[in-house]
Amino acid sequence: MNNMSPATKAATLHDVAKAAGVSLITASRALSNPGVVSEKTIAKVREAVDATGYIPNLLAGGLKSKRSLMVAGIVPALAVSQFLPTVQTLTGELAAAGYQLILGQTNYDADVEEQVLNTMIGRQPDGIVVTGLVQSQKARDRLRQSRIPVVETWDLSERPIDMLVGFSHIKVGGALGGYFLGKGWKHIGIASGDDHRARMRRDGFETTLGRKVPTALVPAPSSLELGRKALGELLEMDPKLQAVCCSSDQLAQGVLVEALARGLRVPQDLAICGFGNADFSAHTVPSISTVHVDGPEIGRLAARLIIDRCRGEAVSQPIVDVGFRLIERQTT
Amino acid sequence: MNNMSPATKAATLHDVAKAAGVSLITASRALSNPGVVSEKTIAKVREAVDATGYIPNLLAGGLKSKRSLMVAGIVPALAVSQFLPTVQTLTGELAAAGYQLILGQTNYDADVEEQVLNTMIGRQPDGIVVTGLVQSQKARDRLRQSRIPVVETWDLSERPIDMLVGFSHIKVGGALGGYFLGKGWKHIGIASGDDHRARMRRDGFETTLGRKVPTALVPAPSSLELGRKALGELLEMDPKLQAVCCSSDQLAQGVLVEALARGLRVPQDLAICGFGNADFSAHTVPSISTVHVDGPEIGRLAARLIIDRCRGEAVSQPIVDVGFRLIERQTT
DNA sequence: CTGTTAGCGCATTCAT
DNA sequence: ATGAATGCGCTAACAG
Repeated sequence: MNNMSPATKAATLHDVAKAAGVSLITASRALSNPGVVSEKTIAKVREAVDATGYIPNLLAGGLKSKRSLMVAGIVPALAVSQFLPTVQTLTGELAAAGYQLILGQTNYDADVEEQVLNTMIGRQPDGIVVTGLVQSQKARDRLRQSRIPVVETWDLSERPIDMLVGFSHIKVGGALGGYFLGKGWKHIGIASGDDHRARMRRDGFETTLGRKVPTALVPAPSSLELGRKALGELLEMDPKLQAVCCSSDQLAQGVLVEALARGLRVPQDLAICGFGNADFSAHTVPSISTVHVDGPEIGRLAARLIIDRCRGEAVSQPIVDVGFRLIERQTT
Repeated sequence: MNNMSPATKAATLHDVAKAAGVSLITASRALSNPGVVSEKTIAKVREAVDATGYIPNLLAGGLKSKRSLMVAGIVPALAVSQFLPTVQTLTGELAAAGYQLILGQTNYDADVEEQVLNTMIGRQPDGIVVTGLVQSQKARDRLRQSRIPVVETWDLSERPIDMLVGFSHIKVGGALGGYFLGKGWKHIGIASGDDHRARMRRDGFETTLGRKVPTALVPAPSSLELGRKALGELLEMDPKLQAVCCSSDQLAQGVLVEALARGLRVPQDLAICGFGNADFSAHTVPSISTVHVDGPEIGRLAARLIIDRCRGEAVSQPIVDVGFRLIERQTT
C-alpha cells in the first residue's frame, strides 16, 4: 500500500493513468469497461489504483454519463416502522446493483414533499421511490416531465406517475369489515392514525359495515402509548365495546396492554385487530390478529423496476398489486 | 406556469439565462448568491426559472464547487430501531441546512463496511456519519486521508477518526452492574445481542459484578420473540434466576412477556432491565426499567458538527459524550 | 452590479 | 486495443 501524506489531494483518474503509463481514457476503460482492454493494461491500471489510493469521483462520472447511480427514497418519516422493512430491502437491493439511496422525509406534509422531490430531481437520480402516492399535483407533473423512473409504493392507483408496487387500502378495510361482520360484533371501535392510507382503510371498513364507527384518532407516529389512550377514549364513547380495529400493530399492542390492565379478557371481553404484522405481533400474549403486507417484497420489486428501467429493459408490468392477508391470531 | 411537451430536455441554467436576458453567471448568482445581484435582475431570473421549470443540477454544481451538499450516513441495518431516532433527526437537521443523506448499510460486516465507505467517498460527500466506530483499519486510514469530516457515533473512543458523539458502553454496563449489586440479586442472567456494543456493555456489567454471568446470546436484530426464547434458555441454565439484564428494550419486553406467560410475577419473582428506552418501555404493564440514551440529540449534534465543519467554523469540541441515564421503572 | 474565461473529473464521440 | 479532443452543467476567479 501507499503512504501518502494526509494532506495530499485525492488522486484522480489522471494520476492513475500517469502512474500506469497509459492514457486517461484507457485507465477509465480498464476500470469501467474491462472487456475492451488487454489483460496486461488492466493489471497495470489496477496496480496504479492501489498505489494512488484512487477512488472514482462518481459526481463527475454521473455528470458526463447521465447515470448518477443514485436513487431517491422518500418516506413520511424514517421512524414510521411500517415502511422500514421496505426501505431496508430497497437499500440493500439497490446497493447490490451499485446504486445508493438518498433519503428524503416529508413529515406527511405535501408542501415539504414537493420541496423534497424538487431537490431530489436536482440530484439527477436514476430513479425515485416514494412511499405512498405523491400528493401534490405540481410534483406529479414535474416528476413526469423529468422522465426519471418513479415507483410509488404502499398504495394503489389507476394512474400512477409512472410505476407502482402496492395494494388497496380500501380493500384491506373492506376485508377487515367483512371479518368483523362475520364475527357478529356489534359494539365496534376504530383506533387509527390520521394519515391518508389509514383513512382509506377506515373508509373501506365503514363502507362494508354500512355505518359510521366510533373512532379514536391518534397522531403519527402511532405507538403503544397512543393505543392505550385510544382504548380509554373508545370505552368512554361506548362502554359496551366488543372489538377494536387498529391502524397499526403498535396501536393494537397498546389497546391490548390497556385492556389487560383494566382486567378485560382478550378476546372474550374485547377483540383486537391490528395492521402490518409487526415482528412482535405473533409473540405477544395473546398474539395479535393483524393484516400482513409483504414490506420487503415491495422494496425488492421497486428496486427491480428501477434497475430494469435503467438498463433499458422493457418493464412488462408497471403496476404490481402485492395484495395482503388477514392473519387470525388469539386477540380475535 | 409552463406547458412544455413532456419530451423536452430539462432546462439548464443556460436556458434560464437566455430567457431572462442575462448572462449565465448572473443567473447563477441570482439563485445561489442573491445578495450581490440587483432586485430587478433577481425578479427576471426567478420568472425565467418558473417559465422553464428549471431545477439546478446539483451534480454539476458539486463537481465545480467541491460542495456536494450530501452527507453519507452508515448504519448496520436500517431496521435496528436503536438508531432510528438518530438517523431521523440527522436527516431532518441536514435537510434543513440543505444537505441530503445518502444511506449505507453494513449488515454488521467489516468488509461490507469498508466497501460501502469506499463507494461513499466516491460520491464526494461533505461529511460522513457512522453509527458506531469504524471497524476496519484500512477504512479508517482512507477516511482520514480523504479529509472528509467524519462523525462516529453511539460509542466512545480516545482516537476517533475525526469527530465523535457518543457515550461509553463499558460505563453503561458498569452502572447496570452496580445497580444489580445494590439490589442484592444473586441469580442473574444476561440476554444480549452479539454485536460489538452489546458485548462491551456485558463486559462492563461482568467486571463490576466481579464474575461471569450466564448469557443467552441472540442474533441481530433483537426482538420480542428472541427475548422470550432467551428467558427460556436462561431459566434452563439457572432455574433460580432472579433478574435479567437485556441489551435492548425489545429483548426486555420479550423476557417480560415470557415471564408473565410462565406465571412469574415481575419484579417479585423476576426483575428485568432493558437498554435504549424505546417508546413503548414506559407504557407496558409493568413498565420496563431501562437505560436512556438521547438518540435524537446524537443525530442533532452530529449534523451540527458536520455543518459547522463545512462552513469552515472551528469545532471546539470534536468529542462529545452525551452520557446516559438509568431509568428505574416497575420491572425492577 | 455584471460579464468573460476557465475548468471541476470523467466518459462519450471520433480517430488511429 | 489505445488515444485526442470535446463537453456534461455549473461556479470560482478575475475583469470591467
